[in-house]
Amino acid sequence: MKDGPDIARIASLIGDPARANILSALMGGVALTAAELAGEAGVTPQTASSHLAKLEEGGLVVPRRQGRHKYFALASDEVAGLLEGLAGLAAHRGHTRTRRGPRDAAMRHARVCYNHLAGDLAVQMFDSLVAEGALDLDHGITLTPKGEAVMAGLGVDLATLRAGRPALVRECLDWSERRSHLGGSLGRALFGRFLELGWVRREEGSRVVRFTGEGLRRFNAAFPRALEAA
Amino acid sequence: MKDGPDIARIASLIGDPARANILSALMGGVALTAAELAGEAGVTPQTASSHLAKLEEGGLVVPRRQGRHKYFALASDEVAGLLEGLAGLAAHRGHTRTRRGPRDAAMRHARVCYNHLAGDLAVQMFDSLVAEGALDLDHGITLTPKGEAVMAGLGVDLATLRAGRPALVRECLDWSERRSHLGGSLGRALFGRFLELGWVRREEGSRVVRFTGEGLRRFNAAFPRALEAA
DNA sequence: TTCATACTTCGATGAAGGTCGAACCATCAT
DNA sequence: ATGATGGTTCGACCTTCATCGAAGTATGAA
Repeated sequence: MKDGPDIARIASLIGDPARANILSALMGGVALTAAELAGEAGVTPQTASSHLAKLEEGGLVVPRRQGRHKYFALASDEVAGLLEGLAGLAAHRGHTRTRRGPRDAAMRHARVCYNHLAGDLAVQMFDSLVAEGALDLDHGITLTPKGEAVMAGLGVDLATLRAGRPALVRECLDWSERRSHLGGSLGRALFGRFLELGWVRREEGSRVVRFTGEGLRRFNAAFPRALEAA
Repeated sequence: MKDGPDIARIASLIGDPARANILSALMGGVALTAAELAGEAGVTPQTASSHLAKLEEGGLVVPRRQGRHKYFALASDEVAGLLEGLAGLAAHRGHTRTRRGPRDAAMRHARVCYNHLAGDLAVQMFDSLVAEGALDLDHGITLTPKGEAVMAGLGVDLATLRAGRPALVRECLDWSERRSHLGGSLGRALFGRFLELGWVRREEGSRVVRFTGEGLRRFNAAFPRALEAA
């Protein structure tokens, strides 16, 4: 009865409300200090410290010391993807427990998934890249030469990206759209570029991403929404 | 701090060892009775009953009465996918906690993921279908006319499949290969066909799928392993 | 050094929940 | 009907673990 890997261990890690809040906060993509996370989770610093130690031990978050601060971030894209999946199931059979306010609609439209863009617009971008042949899905998922040109046009420096170890491109599943969007280091770089270009602004203390009017126009021009297959 | 859906709720459902064992057993794809699941989980029928009620309430499993028996199955492909994701993370940073025996190798090669084929060979099949144009990944994932011909050739009855509501094709992520393979009702139908054709046999009380010699030969002929992109 | 801040460790408290024995309901067989 | 089997409900026990107060360590500032 104890076949595969120990899924109960990590599931129980996420199963505590305080830890779930911590992880949700880290889904914002920015590294946060232990004290900040304590605030997010609504517990005292001692308790948060204990939780963070467990999350670290479990491989869900990674610490980074800086001076007398200790910053935490999600350990990997896979952790982020798993949390998205959980959110999807919870939302799906939510019994309308989570009343969907305006914040919720904004989240579905565009939000940050750990370090890249997610939501309706992210799916649009992914589909557009595939449709114009920038991404190749035949064996795994790879960036085509044409895709490299597209990225260069947007000002994404691929050379330094390739130096990093994490996979350049990776697909990530949306809980709202239930469709793939672009993750990996390329996804992160693109989102960073959107910020630099002023296309988007992050909403403080939330995962919501707001497009400026001009930014949305340029985004739609760069990644036109493809026609749905009949 | 309480933005999205309540992920802690379902995570804690999976977080209990007994419930995790139950869910793992159901990953085999066959519906099991409450008593059988109690055995799998290593608890008495009373406790299993309590656990199953919680899992049902949480939307992770669905019951089906038959006479005085009550059969349980996973609620959806998404639940199966989530469990696979958890297994992936647990295996990934397993600290070699799970010593990988011969059983493990077989699981990586071919296993059943709720109701369809997963593992190395499943990824091979998925890639092959994409490469020969049977599946189209441009907008979402769809079966092309060519793909319909392929399925007909294998003896899969698409007409009755389309009548059912669940999505015909769906991609599912492997924890061992970390690649997409074919899920959805088509994935289930294909796996059922493999059983009918005698290509594969299920190993009792486990998720392992064993190919017969002849079955593997035919499988490789039908879904040739594509050349990896350079 | 002396103080302040960020984080951790220790210990005690308390609540949540998994577990099983026993009794209770429902279905099928005889 | 009578019994047997599968499942559930109830109640009591008991382990587990989150939580916070208080004290301890480490880093930075003055």
